[in-house]
Amino acid sequence: MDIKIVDVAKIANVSQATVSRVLNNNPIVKPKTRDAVLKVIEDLKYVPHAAAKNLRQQKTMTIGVIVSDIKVSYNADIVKGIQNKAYSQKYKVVICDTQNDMEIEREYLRLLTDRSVDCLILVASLLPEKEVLNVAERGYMVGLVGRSIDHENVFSVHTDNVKAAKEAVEHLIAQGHRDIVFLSGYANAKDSYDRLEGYIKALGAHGIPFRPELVENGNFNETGGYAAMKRLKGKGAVFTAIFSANDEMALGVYEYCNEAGISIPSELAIIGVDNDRVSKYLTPSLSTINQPKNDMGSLIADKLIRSMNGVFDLPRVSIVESQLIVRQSSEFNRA
Amino acid sequence: MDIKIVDVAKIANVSQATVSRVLNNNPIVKPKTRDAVLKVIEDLKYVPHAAAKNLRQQKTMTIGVIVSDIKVSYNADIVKGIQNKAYSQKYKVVICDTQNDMEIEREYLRLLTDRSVDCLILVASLLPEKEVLNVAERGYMVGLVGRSIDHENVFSVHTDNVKAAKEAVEHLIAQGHRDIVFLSGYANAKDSYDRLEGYIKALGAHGIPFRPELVENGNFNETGGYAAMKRLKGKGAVFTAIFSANDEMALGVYEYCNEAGISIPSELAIIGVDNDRVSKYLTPSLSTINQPKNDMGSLIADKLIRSMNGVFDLPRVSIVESQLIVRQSSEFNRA
DNA sequence: TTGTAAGCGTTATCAC
DNA sequence: GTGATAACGCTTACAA
Repeated sequence: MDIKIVDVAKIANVSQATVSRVLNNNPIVKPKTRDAVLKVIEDLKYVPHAAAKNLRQQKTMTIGVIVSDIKVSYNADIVKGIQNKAYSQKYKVVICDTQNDMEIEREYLRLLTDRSVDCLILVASLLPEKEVLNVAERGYMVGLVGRSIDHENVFSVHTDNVKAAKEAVEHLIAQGHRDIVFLSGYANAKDSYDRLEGYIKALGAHGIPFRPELVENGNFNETGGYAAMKRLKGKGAVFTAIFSANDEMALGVYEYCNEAGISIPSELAIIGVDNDRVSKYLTPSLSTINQPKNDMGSLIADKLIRSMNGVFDLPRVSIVESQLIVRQSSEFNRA
Repeated sequence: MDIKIVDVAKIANVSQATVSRVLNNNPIVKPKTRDAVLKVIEDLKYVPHAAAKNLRQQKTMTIGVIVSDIKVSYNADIVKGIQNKAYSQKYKVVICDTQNDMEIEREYLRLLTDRSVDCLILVASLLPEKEVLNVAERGYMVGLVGRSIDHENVFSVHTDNVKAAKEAVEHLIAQGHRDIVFLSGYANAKDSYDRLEGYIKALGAHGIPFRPELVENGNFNETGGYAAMKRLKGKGAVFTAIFSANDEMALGVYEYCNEAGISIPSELAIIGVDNDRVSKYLTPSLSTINQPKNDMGSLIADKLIRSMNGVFDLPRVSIVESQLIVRQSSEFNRA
């Protein structure tokens, strides 16, 4: 510790400049001096001081990631994708977990915009568009996963939620279902809203009238799914299938059915979204919609890195393909 | 962007020093000037430059966390505990996911020891003791979760794996089992080894001879558990229960049993370790040993932060209590 | 109570 | 090819 470039320079009998050149692989330095310097660096276990370097170069080679909940496997996969790409390009990653609290998200955003990161990625962000734009306006490149905002400094990647939802609901319809519940997430979540749209489109395409009483909110979490189920039954709703806007809520439905003695899929079919890690381990295994999470993470990181390095013709928005995974929970043909 | 302390100073008609004092809540500055400066800071949306501050103060208020796999819910919970404590103390957290690759772990360790973090936490580290000591020797405070090393700069937190394993195996014995398999993790993992010791102790305490042929390695992962099961059956081993050194391997056992038509728990009882998120959703639900993961994370972060702030009488090693969770997979009394 | 100026450890621009 | 030195933006003695 505490050994710096000047120490190396002295011992190696060269100037600081030369040591710096060696450190940065500047080909101009003579192989012989280079080796000598490297030897001293090795001996002294010298490591350049990050802050000094950052200050001088006005960059940190760090990407800040703000994520709603790293425990949700969907988010974890995206973060992994980001990390893989980042590390392969010599970038570090700072992760902030907001625990689904918008106030905390706001605080982290403030914390990270002190130039301690070169750019930002928001995964499943809850922040109002205005605040995100604010950051972009201040000069930060921002990456968005799962939503999109139009600004020259903002990139985004998401799937076509309308299309995916439509496909899922049509799968249920193909199994003979006509009374299908839609379990929605947060009211202000764009993806939940899009999935609702897909649901409605699927019904329409098959001449099934949309019945608002079959839409319930489950807040994207397990207890919310359970409660929604309870409300549905409480008001005497009749239905044979559920399209849940994510897998978490489906867990609550499973629990309810377990307690109420409702058999899945013979009495109630269900399909979720996200392909959460647990879904394939459930009994019956849960049908779901998979998104290429890793690719999405690595794609957004790649765009940001490229754009920071002067590439300017990148598309602002990327829409990737999701994929329906049919498992046991929706495999029961009523026809 | 690009607005700095001198700009604020000029507009507020004070010196840089005064602005700095305001920023750092130095009570010596007169309330009136303070307010004036704050106003300008607000107007200009000035944010101090992290690297400059870090360089000057020789610290970054950042904790580096190196974790074997953030997707494993055990690790994610620990990281959450670290983050909560860290953020409450104004520290940031950098997370590096090594994907269980020792080479990558080594690389991240190198990457983080450029003073871009103030201290380091290794979660489920695979690195040889020597390399960890190396870092501690260079002056870094190191926190270890799940293992421990003796050095004045190293703190650690883990559970008493021997005791917990013994308790789990005794639970199986109490259900009437005598032919109990032990599924081990990596050969060099201290916790796996300790769990083996607890297993042996439990057998001994109940007069059951230890039979090496009932110990199989499953490498701490799902496919390893499946393969181990296959090997056991292949060599004609007879057993009625399994103690798996983690829940992941138990998943592989479930899969094998499912294919082979072996009923859990009536034909084969099983108990794991970690209380992975999926374990309670399995059918039958998996008995396991829970560790206070959040607390462990926050405890280790707390120790490091305290010790960096000059507290010196902290215990180097903390052992926390784990807890047996009996679920369906081990609830079948053979007696 | 406020201002002046040195210094944190690099890198980059000049000379040589 | 190499060396001297200014500059990055902040904090903190020390002066005033």
